[in-house]
Amino acid sequence: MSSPTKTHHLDLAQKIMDIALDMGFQQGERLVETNLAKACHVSRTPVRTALKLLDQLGLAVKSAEGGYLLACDPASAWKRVMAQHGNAEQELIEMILRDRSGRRLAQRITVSELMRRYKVSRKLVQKSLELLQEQTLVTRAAGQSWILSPGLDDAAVRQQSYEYRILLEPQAILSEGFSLDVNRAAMVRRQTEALLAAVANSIDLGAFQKVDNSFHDLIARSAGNRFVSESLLAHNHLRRLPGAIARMSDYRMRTSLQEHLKILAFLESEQFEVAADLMRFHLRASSQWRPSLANRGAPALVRPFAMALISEKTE
Amino acid sequence: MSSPTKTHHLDLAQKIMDIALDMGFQQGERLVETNLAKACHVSRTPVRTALKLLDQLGLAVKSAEGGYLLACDPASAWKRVMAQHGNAEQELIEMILRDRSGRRLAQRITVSELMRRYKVSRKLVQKSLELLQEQTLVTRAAGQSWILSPGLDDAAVRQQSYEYRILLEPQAILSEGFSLDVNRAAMVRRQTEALLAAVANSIDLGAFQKVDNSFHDLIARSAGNRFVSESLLAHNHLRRLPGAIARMSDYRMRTSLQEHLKILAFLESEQFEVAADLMRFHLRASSQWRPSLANRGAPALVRPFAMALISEKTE
DNA sequence: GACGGTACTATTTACCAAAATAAAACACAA
DNA sequence: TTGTGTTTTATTTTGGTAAATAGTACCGTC
Repeated sequence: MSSPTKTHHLDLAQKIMDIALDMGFQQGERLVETNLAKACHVSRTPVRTALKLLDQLGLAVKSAEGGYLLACDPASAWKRVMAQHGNAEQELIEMILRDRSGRRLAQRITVSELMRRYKVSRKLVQKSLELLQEQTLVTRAAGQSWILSPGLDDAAVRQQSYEYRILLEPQAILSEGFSLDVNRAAMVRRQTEALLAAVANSIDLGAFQKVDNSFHDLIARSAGNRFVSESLLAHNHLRRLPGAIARMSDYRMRTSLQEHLKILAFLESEQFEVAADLMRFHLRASSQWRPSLANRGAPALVRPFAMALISEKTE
Repeated sequence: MSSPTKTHHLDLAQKIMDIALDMGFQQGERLVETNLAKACHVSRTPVRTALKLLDQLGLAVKSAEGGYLLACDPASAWKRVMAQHGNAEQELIEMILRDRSGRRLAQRITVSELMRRYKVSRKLVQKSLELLQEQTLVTRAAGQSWILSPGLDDAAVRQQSYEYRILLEPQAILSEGFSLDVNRAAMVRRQTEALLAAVANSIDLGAFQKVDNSFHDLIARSAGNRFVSESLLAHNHLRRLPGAIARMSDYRMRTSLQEHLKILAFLESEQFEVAADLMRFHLRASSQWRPSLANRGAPALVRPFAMALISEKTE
């Protein structure tokens, strides 16, 4: 429907829906141009076109008194839209990262190489590389080459990642000025509980990755120290990529999610030291879990402790 | 002399001189195109033009048998050149950052605003912003605005910076796989000693900042954990900016440099735990030093300990 | 005064040819 | 074989214009 050049507006539309979600808008609520413009730090003009776009997509309707009203449940609606209008850059990025983690791409790549490989325009490749650059997943080297930074797709690197997080995450909780965003926390709790409840038998790794990530994101955002917070957020970003999380037994995923809930509970009751300790334990346990050990139980020192901690609340 | 479009080649020339320095080339040594190309991950063509440029600058001469020879001491020569050919982007970046830390620029800026303010071309502004973006000092926001990320120019933020470093730097030393680059360490030691020795009375803050930075860079690079290393390097980058370091008494600067030397010594003799402890102490002491206290002595708990630690070696 | 509608200006992006730069291939000498 | 000189081809950057997008001001209504 929308011409391919209007990709830009989609971003803003996305942002508007995010805001609607954050503010807990209901269907039929008024989408006030001025406020949205202020919230997105843009002028009214782009907000206006984004609203028009949302109208076309059926997510907003023109009100009789002028302006637009929200025409859908903001939580669910956006996914459908993105499925249709999945943007090309994101797709290319995913292909690149997947091919890299599968070692089908070298670390050093060039624009033309990518153009040929994926049969896409130079412009698209450039845009995608710029996006990757913003996330520091790629850096420009001399000459015509770009360098893909190593991901978390190797066991040794993943181990380093855990060690790094063990250093920072518990400290984030203990940092002066730590403050939990209660709304976000509630949302994470809901997601986690939903995942635990919904599937009786086995949890999808992708779904687990998403929920796990939003939990650790919550912790990072809540940290009182700006630099701790930024580092953790950046690192967490890496863990969102394909291949960043190792195959895991269903049992470990469940245990892990239960640990998240437990930590959240401690945080909400402001027992920060306990929460930090449990976080340290949680990360250590996750780092020591090996797929090969899945049928032999967790390492001796870890399992019983984990059981004790978790069962206290969940049984 | 060189046309303004050739800025690019200067970078490569710089890199070549760096390599010459790293490899310990002497005056008159042959600069082999093929090797330089390989070392810089670039084809021979740009190496060739860079060599031509070095020739024009008098840093290399054409050999009778073809090719170029190094015509100067690589360590000293480059500085003079950069003084003359200081590149425009770097200058603009410095102006921007200076004006930001002096609150003469808002956090949210636009390209055109910068063009007008500094009377420079759009292209130059864009290039500079791209560079700043690489260093994550600026991020692109919606609409036409860019956001300057907050620097270390505020006392509270600086305090957070210290806390962050106290978390990571000692651990970097203790991380498995920590390995000190001895050449680099020797260079840092030389610089430090030179600074301590050269100026009898007062140390220039800029010079101190540089040496301090290369010390902490050394530590970061040596860390065994990739993520610790990267985080610290990125953070250190911030500390290189104007205004990142607080005004400091000459006494504290000297003490600080002596602590660096002490830590280096422990590292070289592989006493990592001691080195890590001293590092923690060093950072804590630096963080607690306040200009306002300069004439009243350091906080009670810190000063005597510092004296004891340092005097052991230097007296 | 808050909000939406409209018109107008400012700024950025897309596009395409020309110029600059980089890569690769080949020839030749030591 | 190693390294330079030279040529050819590939790729990226630049410059200028039209199109798209964003910002601002003003107006009318509730």
